[in-house]
Amino acid sequence: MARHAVEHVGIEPSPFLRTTQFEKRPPQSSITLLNESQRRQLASVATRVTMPTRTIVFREDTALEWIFLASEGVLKAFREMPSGKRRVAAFLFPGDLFGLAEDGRYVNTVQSVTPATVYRIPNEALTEMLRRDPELQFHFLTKVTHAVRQGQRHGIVLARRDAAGRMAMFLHMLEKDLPGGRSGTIPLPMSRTDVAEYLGLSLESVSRATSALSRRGIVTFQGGHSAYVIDRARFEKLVAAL
Amino acid sequence: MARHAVEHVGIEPSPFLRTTQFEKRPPQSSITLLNESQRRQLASVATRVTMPTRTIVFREDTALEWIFLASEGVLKAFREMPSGKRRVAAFLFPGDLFGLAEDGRYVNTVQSVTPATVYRIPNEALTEMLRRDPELQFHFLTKVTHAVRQGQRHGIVLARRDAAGRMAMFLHMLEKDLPGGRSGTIPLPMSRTDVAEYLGLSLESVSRATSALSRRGIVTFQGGHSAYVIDRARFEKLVAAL
DNA sequence: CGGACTATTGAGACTCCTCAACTAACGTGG
DNA sequence: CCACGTTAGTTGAGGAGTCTCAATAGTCCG
Repeated sequence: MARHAVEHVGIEPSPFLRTTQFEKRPPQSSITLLNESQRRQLASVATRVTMPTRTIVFREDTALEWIFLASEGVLKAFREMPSGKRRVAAFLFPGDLFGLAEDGRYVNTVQSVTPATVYRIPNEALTEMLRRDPELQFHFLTKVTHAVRQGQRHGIVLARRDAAGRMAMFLHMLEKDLPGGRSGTIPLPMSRTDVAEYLGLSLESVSRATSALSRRGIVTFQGGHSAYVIDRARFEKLVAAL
Repeated sequence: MARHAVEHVGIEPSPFLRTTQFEKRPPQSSITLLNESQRRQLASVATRVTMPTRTIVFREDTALEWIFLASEGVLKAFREMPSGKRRVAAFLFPGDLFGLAEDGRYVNTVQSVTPATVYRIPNEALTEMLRRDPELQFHFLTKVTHAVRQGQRHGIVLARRDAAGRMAMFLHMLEKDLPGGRSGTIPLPMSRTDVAEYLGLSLESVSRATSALSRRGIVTFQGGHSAYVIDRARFEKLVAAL
């Protein structure tokens, strides 16, 4: 992993380990947080790492060394296919866990798509900590469960035939996952190519899809990195039109 | 849930909780098992339920009540789309965990596609047990992690354009997941419709894909519920041709 | 102010989906 | 045991949509 601005700091109290709860419906928000002791515990083994855009955190098939927790910025997890094409498996946002390996090897390559900050935790230390602290482990279990559902939603998007519908569903997911984008404005931190690789489309099809959404007066795109839903009703209808 | 042949029994010692290990590469197989104490513990709260084909275990959007562990047979987890189409998110095989909910509601409907036996565990009891036994919880964490990867592989399959290639990848996955199918014979317990809904294809396209694989001398299908790879080299090439 | 990269737009080829008819397999009841 | 009806699966023809190739426009950074 490229070394960038490595600093040891405490784990911030706020949405560090934010997850959708897995068993009961929470009263207001679906946020669970670590307690003070757990934050201290994690902070004692975690390293906060800041990196610029396009930094590779780890490559697929390399040996597992660290587990990561995204803190700021956006990253992508992707695989290179034999033909040279890339498939983006997921975008990673603050609070997302990544680096879970299979048989000691990472399965995806992870790269930042914006300047990003992550917590880097040695695998052994984390594993041991999880075995000692069931409550902490439960947070991780909840996080991974959330990843399963995200993967299933991704599958539903991929199964759609029309590019505009896939794009709309993607925007819909971003809108819900990124708390930053209130009031109808949806940030699109990643490139069109990234979106294409996530949606299983060609770059050109993504471009045509955005044009179509724009032309039909459903969504406008400003500067290519943010979207605004004009016609909410038709937008929702398109999202649900599978 | 439909009541069928409910019986309380001990958890069998063998491949009840079989998972791919998450951190280190195991020496021979990638199997981890529960110890005696954990089996006893689980058995004290789990109910073994046997059901015929086409039994619905739970429906999407209903309240979470139990968590399940597949023991025998095959089931499918799917969602009904607004248009009435179905998307199969996953097939569930012995050892698979299912029923993890979101905000207290199941996200998929689960239905048996063969006669099946599952372990049914009350959610509260399981949660409490996991909080008390980190080792047991770690098994579950490993299982859910495995589900994440399966979902990502599913996504890669869905992103393919050619039906024959998707079918080949599906057979490849089944071959690796189902230990029953040695010596090149791959069992296909589910219907063509189920396969279509899993692969994001129409039933007709699946049928044409099997015909094509058969005609090209790569795979033969016997009776519709088992496949045999004739030309392994071309089969692998097709699988990797993404 | 270049220059390279990213994104948009157009035209033709390819693949799958839909609709439809037909065949095969299965289970039920007489 | 057989006839029947229902369900599952196969095959064909036309239409919808995306992919590829290619050229153009826009954007960001040095």
